[in-house]
Amino acid sequence: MQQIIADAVHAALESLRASWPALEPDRVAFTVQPSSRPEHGDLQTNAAMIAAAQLGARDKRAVAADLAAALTFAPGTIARVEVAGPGFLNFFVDDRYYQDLVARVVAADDDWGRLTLGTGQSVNVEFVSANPTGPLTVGHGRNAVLGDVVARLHEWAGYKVTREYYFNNAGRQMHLLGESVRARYRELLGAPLELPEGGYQGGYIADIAATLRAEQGDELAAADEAVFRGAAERAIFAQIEATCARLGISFDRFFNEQSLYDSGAIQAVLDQLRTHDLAYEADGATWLRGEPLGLDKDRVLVKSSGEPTYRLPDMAYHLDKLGRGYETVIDVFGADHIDTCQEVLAVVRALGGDTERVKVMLYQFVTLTRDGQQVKMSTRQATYETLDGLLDEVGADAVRYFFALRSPTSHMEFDLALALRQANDNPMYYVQYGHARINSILRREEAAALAAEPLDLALLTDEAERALIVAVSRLPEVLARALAEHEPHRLPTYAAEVATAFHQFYDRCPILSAETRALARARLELAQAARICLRNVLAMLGVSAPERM
RNA sequence: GCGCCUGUAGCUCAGUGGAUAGAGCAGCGGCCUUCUAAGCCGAAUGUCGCAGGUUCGAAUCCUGCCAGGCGCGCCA
Repeated sequence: MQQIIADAVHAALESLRASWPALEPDRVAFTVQPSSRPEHGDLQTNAAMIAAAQLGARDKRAVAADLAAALTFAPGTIARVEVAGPGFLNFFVDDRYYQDLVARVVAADDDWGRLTLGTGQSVNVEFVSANPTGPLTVGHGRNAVLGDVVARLHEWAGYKVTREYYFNNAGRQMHLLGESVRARYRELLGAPLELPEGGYQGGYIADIAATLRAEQGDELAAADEAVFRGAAERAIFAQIEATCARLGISFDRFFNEQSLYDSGAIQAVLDQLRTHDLAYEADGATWLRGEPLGLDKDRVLVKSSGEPTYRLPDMAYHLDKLGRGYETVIDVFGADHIDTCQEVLAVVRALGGDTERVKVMLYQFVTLTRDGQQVKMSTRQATYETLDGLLDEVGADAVRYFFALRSPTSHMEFDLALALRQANDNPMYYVQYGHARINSILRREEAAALAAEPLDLALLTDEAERALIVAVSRLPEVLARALAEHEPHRLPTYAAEVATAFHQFYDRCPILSAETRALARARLELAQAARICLRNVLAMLGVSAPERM
């Protein structure tokens, strides 16, 4: 409906060009929004006020009246248009449009909400991408959920989606990991504990060492760090994948940074940077020239040890992804990557990469609290909270719903003590309960009998019935906006809106025991549409839609 | 010091330059002989961090300031 009105307004503006020469219809950036109050109709637009400003017209209401007169709608869509307030146009949608929509939703079923705007296009979503140095933390949880929900939203919009995980199993941190495990292993053999400087202290290190001891006995007493590193990597990656699986997440591709060295891609980037005079040698290292790229300072690309910093592979990786032909490449990054991400994209752009296709989804950190006290998260000290632990406490549905619930830019708080009590507090239950309530009606024998009777949706005239249909009708536009803005939280917010409309309808409009059989039949169909809508929203979020609670 | 993010009801947070700023939770008052009360209805709750500016109109845009988070490494 939003689109129908927007198209009509565009057409009306075009038709008014003759009488208003100063008007540039394409530059009238108007919005069509749901009205905030019932007396303002179903939807409203500010188009006349924007146009009036462009025309320099003093009387905005007069412009609005002219625009309203120029609007044309197909029969059975808009019942009437009113000029109101400072120059709004309020649209009152024809009841028939909404009544018919119930049938459309039921017919669409699993496909209600699906869009076609991504048909024929592919998108790559890179997320989680934690190096295998330890179990996933609560912080990774937000990344995982945001990435997977964005991937799901793209699938619902018709895109072909690749879920990708980028990791590095080489370098200093992995070396430290190997040494940490070796130290624990030797401790098990009776040697004094000699953890390396800055080594990993989490309990999982000792667990890996204990497993090695159990499997191989004392044979590794003199083994090289690399042996322990390899074992640790395998164990930790298996755990990371298992944790993701618990969240309903799997990846299509694991991209190893090492492959960029093997293929020569990293050397190629370095060569090109030198060719463009964007790299120079100093102090035994290779530096990136910041100024021509709009960066505040120069950065090291290759350390004096000859080893590249993380930047170079990151640049090669983005060029690789862009070269694979995706229409859109999405990165899900925590707030700590903001600056480096700018550097990488600046270089990619300078080397001819089309960074317009790269969308960076930045999210702020999660503050963990327990019993009112803030919990600090660090992988190297053993003070983090694992995502597995959180899943044990509240379950996958709650983890997904909670992380998807807040805007990525919010510095959200996750209180573990609250999460434990969350059976009563979590807004997810409100939505799931709505779904379960509908199913309990549809399960009844009377419902099956009723469903066979003739359907007359024109009987749906109650305020609560109409409000529920309006809510259900909005799914496609909510999805479109969540996609455009990369804001998954719009879906839980919307789900609550639909659930509220349903609960109000349920309370006010008896279904099976309606005044007449015909009305009962019509309401049953509406309940069916509401069920489909809630189930599909929950599917977009990857949260279960229980039939009983 | 510089960059990015945030500041909205007691708490956690929505809010596309638009009309009287919303939800959940907590608290207060009602509603179960009737399809699931994990629900509904009602009342109450606000210096939209502060101060300027732009605009017909600002929680929203601009500037400055205050507070918190993150970053500014030859770590990733």
